[in-house]
Amino acid sequence: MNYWLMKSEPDAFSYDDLVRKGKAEWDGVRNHAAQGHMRAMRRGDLSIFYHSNIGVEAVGIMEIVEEAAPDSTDDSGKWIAVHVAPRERLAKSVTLKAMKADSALSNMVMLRQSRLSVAPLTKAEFDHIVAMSKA
DNA sequence: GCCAACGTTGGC
DNA sequence: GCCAACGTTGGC
Repeated sequence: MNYWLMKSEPDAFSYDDLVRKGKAEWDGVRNHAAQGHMRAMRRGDLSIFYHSNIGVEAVGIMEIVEEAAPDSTDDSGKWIAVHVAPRERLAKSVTLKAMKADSALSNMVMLRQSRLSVAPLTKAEFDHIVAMSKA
C-alpha cells in the first residue's frame, strides 16, 4: 500500500465537504507530476488531506476508493482523476509550520516542492504526521 | 497584496 | 530545442 498527500483549498473543497459527500472525485488536477502520482494510486491507498491557503495544515485521512479514470471536468480527454472517501479526521490538525520544523519530515516531497498538489509520502512520513496529530 | 517557484507558451 | 515572457500556485 502507498501513501499520499493531496491539497485542496478549503473554500473550494474542504475535508468537511468530503465527509458530507461520503465519496468524491478528486478532479481538476492539471499538472503532469501530480497526474503521474494519481495514476500510481491503488484502491486502499491512504492519503493525507491538506488544506492549502486557508489553514495551511493537514486535517484528515482519506482512502483511494477508485483508481485513475477520465476526469469528468475535462473535455480534452487528457486528464484523469481518482475517487476518494474520508477515513478519519485528525484529532489535531498538523500545520505546515510544524511539518517544516520536524527533522523526521525533512525529505517530504511536498515540503521540497511546495506547489505540487498531489505528492507521495513514505509510510514513515505518513505515520509520523498521524502521530503528530495525536501529540 | 507580494513574491518565489515553477509550468506553459510561443518566437526564433 | 532554447529561452524569454507570462500565468498560476501557494506561503507569508
